[in-house]
Amino acid sequence: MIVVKLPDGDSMQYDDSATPARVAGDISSRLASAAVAAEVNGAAVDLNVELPDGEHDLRILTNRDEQALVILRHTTAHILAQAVRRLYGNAVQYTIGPALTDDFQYGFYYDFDLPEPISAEDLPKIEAEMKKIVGENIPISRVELSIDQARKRFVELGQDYKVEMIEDLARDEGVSSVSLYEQGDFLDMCRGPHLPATGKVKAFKLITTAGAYWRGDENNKMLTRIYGIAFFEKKQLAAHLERIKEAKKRDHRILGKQLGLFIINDTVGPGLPMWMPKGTIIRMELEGWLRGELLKRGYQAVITPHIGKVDLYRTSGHYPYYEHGLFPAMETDTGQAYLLKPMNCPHHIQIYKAEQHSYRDLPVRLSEFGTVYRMEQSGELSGLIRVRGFTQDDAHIFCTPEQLEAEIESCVELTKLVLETLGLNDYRVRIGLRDPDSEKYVGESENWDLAEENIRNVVRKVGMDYAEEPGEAAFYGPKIDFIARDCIGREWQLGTIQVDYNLPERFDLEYIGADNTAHRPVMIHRAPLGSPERFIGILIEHFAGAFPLWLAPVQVAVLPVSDKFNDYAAKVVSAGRVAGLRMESDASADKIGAKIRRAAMQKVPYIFVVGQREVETSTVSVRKRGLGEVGAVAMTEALDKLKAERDSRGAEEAFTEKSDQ
RNA sequence: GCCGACCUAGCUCAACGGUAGAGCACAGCUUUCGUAAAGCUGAGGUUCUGGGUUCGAAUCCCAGGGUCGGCUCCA
Repeated sequence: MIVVKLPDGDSMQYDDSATPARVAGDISSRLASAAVAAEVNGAAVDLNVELPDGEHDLRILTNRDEQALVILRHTTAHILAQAVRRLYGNAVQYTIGPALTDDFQYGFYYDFDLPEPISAEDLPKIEAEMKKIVGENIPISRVELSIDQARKRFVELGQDYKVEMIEDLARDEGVSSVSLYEQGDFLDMCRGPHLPATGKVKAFKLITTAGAYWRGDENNKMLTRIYGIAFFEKKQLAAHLERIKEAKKRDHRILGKQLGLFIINDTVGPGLPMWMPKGTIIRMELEGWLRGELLKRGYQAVITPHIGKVDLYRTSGHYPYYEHGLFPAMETDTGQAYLLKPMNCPHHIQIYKAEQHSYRDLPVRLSEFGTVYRMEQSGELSGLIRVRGFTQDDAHIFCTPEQLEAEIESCVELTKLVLETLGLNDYRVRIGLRDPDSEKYVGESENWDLAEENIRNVVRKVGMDYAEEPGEAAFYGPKIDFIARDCIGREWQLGTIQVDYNLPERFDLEYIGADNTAHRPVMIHRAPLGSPERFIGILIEHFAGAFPLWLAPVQVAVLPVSDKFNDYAAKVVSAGRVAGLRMESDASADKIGAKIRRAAMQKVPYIFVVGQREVETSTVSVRKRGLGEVGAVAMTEALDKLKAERDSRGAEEAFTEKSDQ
């Protein structure tokens, strides 16, 4: 006897046999046709799985369920593999093809080892074959086979990667059987569940091809990955594609060019951004604000050179471990070798070491906007977000072990202040721990345990959501990272707080304690922005180029209606500049509509239109970005209101009412 | 670094084996204008670089550089 309990509390009984599909049909024919899969006792299963005797909680999944979308995409990935197999023959090796749940652009992929290279041009052909498979409405059935039987099937099919996976499953996880899914002429090993037939797939698109190493290991063969997306309805697919198109308009590389913020060119070199006047304003505003916040928190500014002797980095441990990530050493004619600095810490450590420190002096907090250089792999570079020369809003805190947690907490507070002030609320917090199996970390295990404990204590106290990730630590210590997404959903580390017991050891740092003996300080490396370059890259996308008043390169565009009012416009501009506002007038021969359009496209927050009326009344006609025409306001009043908005750094806004004209 | 695509005027793009072109931007002139594009004229090119194939190459082939999407990496 099979008893099925439904989410609404009802239950149904079956004497002979029951599948979720049958249950759905018994409830209503509409549910039966909308059914995608089922959840039995909390686990997703196929619709046509036979329910064993006993009582079961059962929920029919329809296209409204989040899990159902994953199943749909997974099935679409199988259809992709089947299509590729049909088109490119038996020599095609299909490897893995998962659904993606939290990817911004893609919904699934499948990795192939193909007899001939393919590119995006081949995708329409593959899509057409997939549509054929959907049209055939092939039933999808699950079979459970022993390891030996499954292995035999895939050996017969010549699927070496599947055979390897089966052997690994048997060896590493001790499984005795695996589930296979069959749809017509295609067989795959898969946990499932899947849709009951290929005809259920209605709206999908292949998006791009890419290379991907087998099992993510660069020593392995590179496979061909095909990315795609699938939805239950064509409308959702169209909306998704439109959303991606819109998101790409925010791309900081495109906006950076349109708004004249920065350039990266081949003449200076890849990954070496140059800030144009307008971008420099944004950077200086951010840095100036941060300097003020550091002063409030007892930091001291220092300045250090961009290079240092190789031996400095031997002591720190950067060299030779990270030699591949450094620009090559520069030899001088005296036989000394220098490196462009990949980090500021060894220099700051020298400043700490230059003087003797009492426990009474600690914490010592040394800060510097220090530019560092790292030889990132060519394929990694990406606008301002991944570069070879970049600045860190760096500081190193030298403190006693007792002071450590309070200092970490203060760094967390500052980082959160930075993100909140800029409205960057869509970030996650990651605690990067060492990977116990890796050799790349320096220092004693006890120190690592201690540092990891300090970090956990602080995040628990602060009450942040966070995820621990082994293998994400710096080589000298564990860290708290604040991670944001770019316009196409890629994650990037911004602020970072790193606890380090190891470099003080390596550099033999000391302070004199109350007991009049030498003690070892602990170090914190921290950067609330991470790097102004990357941070501004993310900010450009966050604001879609429409910066808040305090950061906007041009805060007000003063637009004379015609040449006759150029003098008055110039007067307004100079009054604004006296008030410390960044104002520019447009004395071109264009009509007012064209001037407004130009200023609007540059995302200037405020436009002052001036003509005969304004000259006569000493006013400006205010137009606000995103709002439109506000109306005539006395010039001095307009400037005062703007100053208040600027000084509030986004907390307050001037001119919130649109004029009724 | 690896896989694939791409690289043409300052920018965005067209021409796809037969005289390199458009729009925007820029310069000059005309217009003096009221809330998202006035008109005319002009200037602007080593078609990424180097080799090759061809009567002829922006276009086809090879090598290098760069960019983009992934993968790997990211102190």
